[in-house]
Amino acid sequence: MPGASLQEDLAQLFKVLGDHTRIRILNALYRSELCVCDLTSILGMNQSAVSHQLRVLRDAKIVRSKKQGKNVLYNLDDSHIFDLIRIGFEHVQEGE
Amino acid sequence: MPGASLQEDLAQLFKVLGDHTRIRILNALYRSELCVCDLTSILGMNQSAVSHQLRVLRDAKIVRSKKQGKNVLYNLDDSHIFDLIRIGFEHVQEGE
DNA sequence: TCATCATATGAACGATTCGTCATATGATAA
DNA sequence: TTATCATATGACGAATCGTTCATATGATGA
Repeated sequence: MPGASLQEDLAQLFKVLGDHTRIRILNALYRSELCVCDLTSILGMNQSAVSHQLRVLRDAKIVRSKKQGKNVLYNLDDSHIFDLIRIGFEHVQEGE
Repeated sequence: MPGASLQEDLAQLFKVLGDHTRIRILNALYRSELCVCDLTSILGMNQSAVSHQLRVLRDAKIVRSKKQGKNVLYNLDDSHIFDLIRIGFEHVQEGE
């Protein structure tokens, strides 16, 4: 039985994954590293809204960021995140 | 690029996974099939609260249920759900 | 230095969500 | 049938969440 705080962490991880805007961000990052301005135009959203969500994703260790000149580049954090997204998609697809 | 509605479905799947009570339920079901009364005592919660969350999990096709006499038995829906829980735990554990 | 571009952050509003209480449904046993 | 046990559901209140607006930070180039 995993400890109670691990279970809380797991719930928190999924909670952060459980938002349409954040899934769209992760889906874009699934393909390639992108900066905030790329994501802003891909999503067609407010820059502020995108930054807010990126902060949530960073805090949850779902994405990593690194500076490059004026820009900040974002990536999925590790292979677990790729796996969660892929398996999640498989599940919702087969439900159709 | 997965369709917009698939992305919405995926966000919804994770959203339902992203709650402490529901993770505790899923964690218990990861080990074995259980009825509502088992879950109620394992979680130490209101029967009503447990039933409400089981309904959310059922609607999201994360668990399956079957009647057995007076009881209703619950299981994780399929192997994807087992995988998501296992990989999620791996991710939060390695973050420690 | 100053102007500009890219990103981050704080406050606030509207919407959603979880647990509780009360009650309903449905099955078994007497 | 009636009593009882197991489960489900509706309504409500407190808390949480996502977006927007306004503004701040921080780096580049002139």
